[in-house]
Amino acid sequence: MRLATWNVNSVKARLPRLLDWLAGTAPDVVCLQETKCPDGAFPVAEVGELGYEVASHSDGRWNGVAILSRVGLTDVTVGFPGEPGFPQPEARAISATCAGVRIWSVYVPNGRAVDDPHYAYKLAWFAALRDALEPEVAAGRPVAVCGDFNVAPTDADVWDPALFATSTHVTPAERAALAALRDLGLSDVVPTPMKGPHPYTYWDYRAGMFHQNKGMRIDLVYASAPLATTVRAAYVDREARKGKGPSDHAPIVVDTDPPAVDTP
DNA sequence: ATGACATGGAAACCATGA
Repeated sequence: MRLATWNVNSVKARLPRLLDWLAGTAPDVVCLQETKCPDGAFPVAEVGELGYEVASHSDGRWNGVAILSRVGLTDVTVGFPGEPGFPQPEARAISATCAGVRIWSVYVPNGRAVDDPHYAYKLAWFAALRDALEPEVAAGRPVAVCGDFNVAPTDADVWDPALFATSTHVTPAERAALAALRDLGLSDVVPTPMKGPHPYTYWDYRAGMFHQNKGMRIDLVYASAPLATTVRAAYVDREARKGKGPSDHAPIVVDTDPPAVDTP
């Protein structure tokens, strides 16, 4: 199975690039974030022509997550039990079963600033996600939690840790939230950077940050043991961040061989 | 660097992003 995750920063604005990328990369399952796509406006027909089914969860103007699959897409769940809101739950999580793997596409709240209510929301959201994942992982299922986690796991995942010393994305509490997910039995599938030493997945649009490779690794793939043990390769597709009109995030592509499932 | 871009919806600016 070729599994990918990509914060596209508007599926509508990115559609030509998304379609080219799907055709060239040929992933079996794709988790998208920040689709920013109103309900009913997802380009289902366009990706359908490439053989993908779609499950999407929309918010209107902000957020938005989706799963594309060409290997089956069943048992779709939007959000999760106990999901916190701001104040109402937002379109930040969707899960489905694809070829026997439980796939999650998540867009973790940004947090904005450490003293902002949005930061407490972020931590609460992480805690509720952990509780929702616990039974699936404990049951020994192949699970992949993919998306924009809005946390850099280590200082090596930030181009200049000193600049972020008082910011979100690097605080001990946010990193502890990631650790709590790993403690369930999820492994961080660290991708190959393809260029430079750091597998960054996000570069600010401004000030030539991508050109200077001043980025962050905040998009992650967390895999349960039955899946993680079969990972053959993973990479950051930084080519997709180049050129005119890119997202500010690059996709992560993971090649894995999940356990075979009995087909009914 | 309290900036820089980019997006969508509303309105010819603003909230949001990280």
